[in-house]
Amino acid sequence: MSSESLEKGYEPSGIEEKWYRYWLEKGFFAAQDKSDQKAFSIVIPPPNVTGVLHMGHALNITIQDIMCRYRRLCGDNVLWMPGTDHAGIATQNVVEKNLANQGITRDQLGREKFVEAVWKWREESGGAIINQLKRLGASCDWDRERFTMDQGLSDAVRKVFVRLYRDGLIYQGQYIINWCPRCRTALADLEVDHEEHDSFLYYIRYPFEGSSGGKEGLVVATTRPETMFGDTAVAINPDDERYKSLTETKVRLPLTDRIIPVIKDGYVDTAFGTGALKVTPAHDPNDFNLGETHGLERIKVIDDDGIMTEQAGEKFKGLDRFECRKKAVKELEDLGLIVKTEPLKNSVGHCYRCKTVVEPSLSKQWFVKAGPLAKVAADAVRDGKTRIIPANWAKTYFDWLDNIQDWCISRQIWWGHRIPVWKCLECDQIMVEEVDPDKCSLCGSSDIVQESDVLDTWFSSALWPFSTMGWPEDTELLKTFYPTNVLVTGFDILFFWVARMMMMGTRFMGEIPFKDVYIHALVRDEHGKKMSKSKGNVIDPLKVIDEYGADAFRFTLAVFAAQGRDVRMSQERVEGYRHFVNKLWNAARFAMIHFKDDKENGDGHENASSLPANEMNLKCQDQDATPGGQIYKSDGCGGEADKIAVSQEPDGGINKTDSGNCCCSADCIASMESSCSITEKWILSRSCATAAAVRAGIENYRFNEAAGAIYQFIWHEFCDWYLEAAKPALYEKEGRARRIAVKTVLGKVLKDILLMLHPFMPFVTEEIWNALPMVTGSIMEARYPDCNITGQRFRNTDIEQQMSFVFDLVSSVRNIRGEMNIQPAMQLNVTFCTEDGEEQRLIRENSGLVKNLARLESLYLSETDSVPPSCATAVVKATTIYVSLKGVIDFEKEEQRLEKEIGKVTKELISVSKRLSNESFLDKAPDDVVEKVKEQQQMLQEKSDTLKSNLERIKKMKA
RNA sequence: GGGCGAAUAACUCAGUUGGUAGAGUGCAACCCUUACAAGGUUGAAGUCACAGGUUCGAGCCCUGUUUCGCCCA
Repeated sequence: MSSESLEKGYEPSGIEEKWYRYWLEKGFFAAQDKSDQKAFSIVIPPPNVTGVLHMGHALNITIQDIMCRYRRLCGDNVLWMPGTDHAGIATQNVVEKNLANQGITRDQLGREKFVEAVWKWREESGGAIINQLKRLGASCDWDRERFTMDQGLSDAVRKVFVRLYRDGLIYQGQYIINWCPRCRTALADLEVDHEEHDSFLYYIRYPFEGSSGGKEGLVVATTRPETMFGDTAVAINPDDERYKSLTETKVRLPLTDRIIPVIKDGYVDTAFGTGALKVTPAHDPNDFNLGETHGLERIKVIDDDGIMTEQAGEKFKGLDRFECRKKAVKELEDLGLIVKTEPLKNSVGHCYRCKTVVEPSLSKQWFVKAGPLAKVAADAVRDGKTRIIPANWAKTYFDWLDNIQDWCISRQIWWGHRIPVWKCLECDQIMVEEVDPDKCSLCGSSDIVQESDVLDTWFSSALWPFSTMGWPEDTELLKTFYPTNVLVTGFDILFFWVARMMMMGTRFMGEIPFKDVYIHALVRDEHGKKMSKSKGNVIDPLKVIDEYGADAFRFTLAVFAAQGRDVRMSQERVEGYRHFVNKLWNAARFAMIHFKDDKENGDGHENASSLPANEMNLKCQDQDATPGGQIYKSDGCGGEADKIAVSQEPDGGINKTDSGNCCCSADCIASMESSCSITEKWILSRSCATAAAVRAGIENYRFNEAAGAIYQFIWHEFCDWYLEAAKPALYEKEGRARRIAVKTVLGKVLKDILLMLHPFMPFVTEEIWNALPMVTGSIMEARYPDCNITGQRFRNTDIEQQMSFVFDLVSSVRNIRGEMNIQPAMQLNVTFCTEDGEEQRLIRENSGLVKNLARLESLYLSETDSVPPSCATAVVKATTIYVSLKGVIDFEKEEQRLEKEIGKVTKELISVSKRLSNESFLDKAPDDVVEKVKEQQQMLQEKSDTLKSNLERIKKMKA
């Protein structure tokens, strides 16, 4: 396949792989540790090593890639740091499951062998998601890929643990934590998902100590009767009227022989149940707190597997906790102690990894004292050191940090960073060390053991922005790229990860980890539902890429990534943007036909024309061997230096511009300005405006606006109007100078389009770029169209307004054609009447253009209102358009058309006039607004008058 | 229970200091016009959820209501 003749339809497969490989070979994604260029850095939110690419990743990666590619086009030294996290629980679960298939448990294997098995798994199938990110076109600096279990990152973890411990910010203690009986580990509060469940509220009578049956006692309400064996009190609110006269101080715990006290505490909610609360300090966090203040005993009745302990008594021990609930209720019913049962919706915690119902349980764990760290992290945002975008997420961030609970960081699993704490079995000395000790620091005994727990995965993820750059070493990379410019992530890990990175970054680097946090939307299905395997509404990004191409997919994500809104993804959307890719492709094909025309036409400048043709042939041949290989490396035409490569070319002194295949720089165009028509000036101006809009969109995280701007420009300005307008000149119907000028402008605008679009659609833009004869090298080496200094000189809003008048003339004629059902093949005769000198000039100068685009046989310009017979009419500004329809006019239809138009104008006119007759409007509204409305009124009035007189004329002719 | 957000054309969504509503898709009609039928031209279509308020003027600001979604407890 040669790029010389682009295929009729764009086929992404093959092309994407080709360019991705090429970029990697060329090292275009590599960051410089040290450079004079401006630095720009992002660390990737490390995907879970067990993960597979889903829509959330796709959006996240696409946004980051857009920013990184854009910054490279701006000439920045870009670091996009990739990697994965070791996902302790999830990974251990996966490997355990694999072992289970072979009939092996991890205990049979032993810790060391098991960890080896996990590493082996990670080598074989752990990095799958990394290759999937590459399919998207992610331009990460892959040579720097990191993993949270790497040596360097593990060193960082250990150092941080030891320092926090010595600073008194890490401690070990007996507290209620969330226990997953299936994973057999503690979980942090955040790792518990709460779900509404239909359950029952059981009202159970606890008889008074001295009572002999009957109805005496306190009735407690609970959703968890199985925990009653661990009750060590019943609590009531001292202000509760119902219990004001209560004299009993003890109750008998049913199904046991225990007597427990009645305590009073303002914590008890009088509105819930009966106002009497059973207190189970070992199995409920709030009860635990009550137990602390009242010095209650803690009795654990559910073990680490979710099975009832001996404490539950002979009848119940060994039962599963839910079985026990049923049995206990049955027994209580038999004893007549269940007063009533009512249905209740309550929120039940589940393990976020395996969905098992979490058991709040008393346990000895390691915690991070989060308060002091959280304050600094919150202040960094309050002080504006870090911006959260969109800003409303800052509130959520503050709410969490300001009410933060201590963070349980120990996990009873084997896969992860083992806690660097040792205990001497001789003297009980505790050692917390960066380097493994071999003997007790106190008594010198070598009988020491290391803590068996590992750290929460998020503990290591929290260090990601600096641990990946080499911390604790003081590396060049850190100096150049820390703090990073922006963190891009979904709000679902705002607490898990963002807040914790802020805590650790400020603590250990003394500086925030990122200047901006951009929180993007969640991707949902087309009906707004969260995608999940169980719902079966998951769309696989890889299948989407296979079917529509990565470019179309990425563009779709960008278009729908409006701030603060969820993205609803559906295949049809992607299909729509595949059409857009194809549109661009065909526009480029069209341009290519004209760029290479010289060779085939042999237009009398053999020497001149043979060079670019040869150049292209060489490039194309070469491309088959190594994609985008470069024969000529001329800096002049690379992009940034908008310079003409004239005298540098060894082509016998013949100016490349003469051939028509110059480098299409801004200077080239300036040199042939006299041959440019208003249409060329217009498209150059619009191209400038679009480049600025795309730049602003990307820099302000308004990716949908950037994508929208370029879509609109390419399709509806460049393709719909400019290419159509340029055709006569390109086919040399307006002379040679015109053809060369138009070709040059076409080349310049196409180049700029590719550059603006490249961050969104890297593959197709590179493919087209390499087919262009006027550039060398990769599009990744070029510079973004300069829209602030030299490039901006093409911006001309006067020209834009003039052109919009001309286009309106064309549209009006087309409208008449459409509404009157006149065949496209029929050539029309049109007269434009206007007394406005400027409008006359524009019509005169663009008569060829209008004739061509509106398909006119003849075009007349009349300075006075001379009405041709039998015609349909339209009004644009001060110009009346008469479309002669001698013999074919349908008076009825024309009458209806004019009436409809008059109706529209009248409606507007009424609203405008109403405002102008309102004195307080004239009085209080700003002058420029009033002036604008007045102008509007005048314009509408004139239009209305003209339309009405035309309607009268038609009515007369009809009669 | 606390917090956040959404409600705009048939559908999905834009709408950045308040100036009188836009796009894509879909729909209808016509057209294979020398890049593209994955296309072109034209057209129809909205009480901006509801009720108040501020203002000369509200899709936008304020208050309340309804419906839906999410987060936290």
